[in-house]
Amino acid sequence: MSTFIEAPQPLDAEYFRTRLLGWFDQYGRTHLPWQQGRSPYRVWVSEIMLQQTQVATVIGYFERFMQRFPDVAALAAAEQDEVLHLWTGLGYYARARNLHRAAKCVVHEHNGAFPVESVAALSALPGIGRSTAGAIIAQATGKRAPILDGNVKRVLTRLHGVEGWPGRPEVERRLWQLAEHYTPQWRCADFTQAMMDMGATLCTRRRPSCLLCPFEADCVAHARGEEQRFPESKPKKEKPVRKTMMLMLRDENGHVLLEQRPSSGLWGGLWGLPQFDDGGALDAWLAREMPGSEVQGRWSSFVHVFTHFRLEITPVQAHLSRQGDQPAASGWRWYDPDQPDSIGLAAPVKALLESLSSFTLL
DNA sequence: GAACCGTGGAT
DNA sequence: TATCCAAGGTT
Repeated sequence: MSTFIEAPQPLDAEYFRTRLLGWFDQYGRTHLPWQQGRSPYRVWVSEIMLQQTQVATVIGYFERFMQRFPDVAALAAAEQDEVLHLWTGLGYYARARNLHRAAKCVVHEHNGAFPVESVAALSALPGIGRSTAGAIIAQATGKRAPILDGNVKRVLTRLHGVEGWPGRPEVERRLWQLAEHYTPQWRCADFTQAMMDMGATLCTRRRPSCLLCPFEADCVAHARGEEQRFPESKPKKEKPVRKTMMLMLRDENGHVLLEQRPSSGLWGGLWGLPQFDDGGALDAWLAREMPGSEVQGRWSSFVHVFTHFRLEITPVQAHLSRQGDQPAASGWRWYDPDQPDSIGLAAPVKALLESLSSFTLL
């Protein structure tokens, strides 16, 4: 079935820009770390970190990242493992892997210069889509480029009363159309920043500050008293439950065996506890790879909720009397719980290892 | 299209 | 406490 989508009537573009920039000059954010010493590199890294991630969370990661990788050459020359280590806790680790790949591409295919001439050229780099490309161009060069992130979607859907979940292609198409309509030739960096600032500080998801909004008199949602209805939320779906065991294999020093995870998929490229989906596989693996190991017991299971599924994790504790340094193969490491930040660990794994340490002290 | 990919904050 | 969701992109 097809749902009728109300065609929004745009405001006069010049009117909109003037009022928005007037608001920005008084209330806009100008002291964010990536707004200082602006460069395509700094803007790029910030935009990737900010994907689906709040500003307050990003700031610390951004500072540490810039300290370690001041320019694209430094990033391109790094090992992926170190890039992922700096990304630990931010989530969506494909962003870090793509960032690293893109840095190498800029250095080796673009002679070290970011292809900021066009959205198409930027979008060809891994991890950069249409909106992020627009944001980088606008913020780093000031040239005209529309963006359509969550903030802009919220502002535009409310202002025009755009019905339907913005993830639907026809709705998204309409929103891009509106973004194109309003985006100016001049002061484009300020304009795009102003749209995001409006969405982040005034036109918030809940309890928007309509009385302070320069478009209070123009907003369709506000006129109807239906601000909270826009944008429409994504249709809900049941989350499947996956069950797994995580092996905590310790040697005589209390060190824990870690395995480097596959380079794609959940926590791709990070270090984690060896996972087994059934007990038979666990027993067979221990007998084959870790002769002399002894299973000591299971901890109580806990559930970790992800965006698309629930993961029921059963920690299994085992002990190994080590002879030599096995396993010596790459992709395996012994982790010292007394050096917790020496390696990139996913949050639930890190929490598990921390609880292991406190358990031992008792 | 729809599934996949994380974490922490807000309510 | 459980749920929603935030400066999205890739497969």
